[in-house]
Amino acid sequence: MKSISAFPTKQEMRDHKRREIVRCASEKFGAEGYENVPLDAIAAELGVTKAALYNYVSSKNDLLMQCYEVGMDSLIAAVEKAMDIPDTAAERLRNGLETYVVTMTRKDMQYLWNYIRPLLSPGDKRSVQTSRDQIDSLFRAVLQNGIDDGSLRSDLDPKIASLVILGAINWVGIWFRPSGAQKSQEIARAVVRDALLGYLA
Amino acid sequence: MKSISAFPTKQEMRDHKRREIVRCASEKFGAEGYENVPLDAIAAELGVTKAALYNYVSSKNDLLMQCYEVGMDSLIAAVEKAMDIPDTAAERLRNGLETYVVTMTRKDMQYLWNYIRPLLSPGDKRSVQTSRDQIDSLFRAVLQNGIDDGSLRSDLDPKIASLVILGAINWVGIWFRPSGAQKSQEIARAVVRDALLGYLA
DNA sequence: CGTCTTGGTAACCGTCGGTTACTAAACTAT
DNA sequence: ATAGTTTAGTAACCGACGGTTACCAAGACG
Repeated sequence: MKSISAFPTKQEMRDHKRREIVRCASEKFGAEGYENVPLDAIAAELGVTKAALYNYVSSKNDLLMQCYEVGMDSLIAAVEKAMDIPDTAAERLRNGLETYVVTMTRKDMQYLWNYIRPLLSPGDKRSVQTSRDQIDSLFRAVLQNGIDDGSLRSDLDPKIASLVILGAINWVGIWFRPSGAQKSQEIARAVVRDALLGYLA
Repeated sequence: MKSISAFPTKQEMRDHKRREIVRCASEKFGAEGYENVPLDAIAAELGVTKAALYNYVSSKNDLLMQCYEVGMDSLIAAVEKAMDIPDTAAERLRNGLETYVVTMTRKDMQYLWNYIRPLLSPGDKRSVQTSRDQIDSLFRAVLQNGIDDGSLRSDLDPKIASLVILGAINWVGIWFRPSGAQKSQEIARAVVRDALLGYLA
């Protein structure tokens, strides 16, 4: 067993604190919105002063980016796992998309797509775009598999198709409110079914 | 001819000034982003002080909302006009959706979906939701027409279908950059074609 | 034991949304 | 005409918040 908790090194402490800041910020941003969470609030919750945060993040925007990256990484991991099943590409795609929707409708993920894009400084766009491209190419690859194995229409344009499909399911993440009558799993199934309707062979 | 310009009444002057503020703000928000446009900048461009603006809008957020409403009204009008053609419901829907995409990819409309949703205070949600519902029910009605006149599949769920279709085409407005190689008209056609693919009879 | 690094605090600054006290012009009633 | 009132605007200010700076206390280390 790694002796992290027993004898944490300096570096491990630093990393742990940084992650703790990101986790706390993530929670508060998701619950109250980026604009409405002063750094003082995050600092207070962690029992330090605002200035202390600047030892770990370079700006409030940077903190938001770190939240984004953590969220996206877990999203990508979840989708990859969901698509790692032995079945047709169409089925793997369906499974990945449903997981995508369910994950994105989780409360702690809601703010990602909603809050981040508008607040990007030009420099940040690259890293955000990277995560997005990762997701995009993930799905696009499976689309291509589907064309190859015959489970999807052979005449579809993977570029347009991924745009349309991702649009449809991202929309759920944007407007879905957990208060609604339907569970996110049911909505995911229904939406993904419709989104794929025109592409199945 | 109405004598508006000749002898503008008090009320007409007020209205005109308010519209002028909204137009100017809309332009600057679209070009530089809501966050990066201080009220002083808008006031300066209009040759008044910031405090003067507060005779016409109740807050910066309120100003944003007014921009939103003006934009949405013109969007709705454009879509309604595009769907007012003698053809099958499916064709009318296709035409309305293409107009929707083309309009939303116009530079002065880009910021609407991008900036507004994240900045909503709970009270604003209602008015935004109203505009959205208007668009939504517009399309949903035509979807129903399509089921009735046989140009769309009879087994589709209008609620889910409108969610999926609107998601797909709103996504274009979010990520489309005019710098790209393709013209928005071509993208609109391709995306709408794919978005409707699974619903045509 | 002096010295240096690290992680933190208190106090401050500049920007910006929003408010207040006041003024000058314009409309209204006698 | 003139006194009272409403309107549209200004200048000056406030408070919140992101970000910075000067300083300090507590180990790490030779």
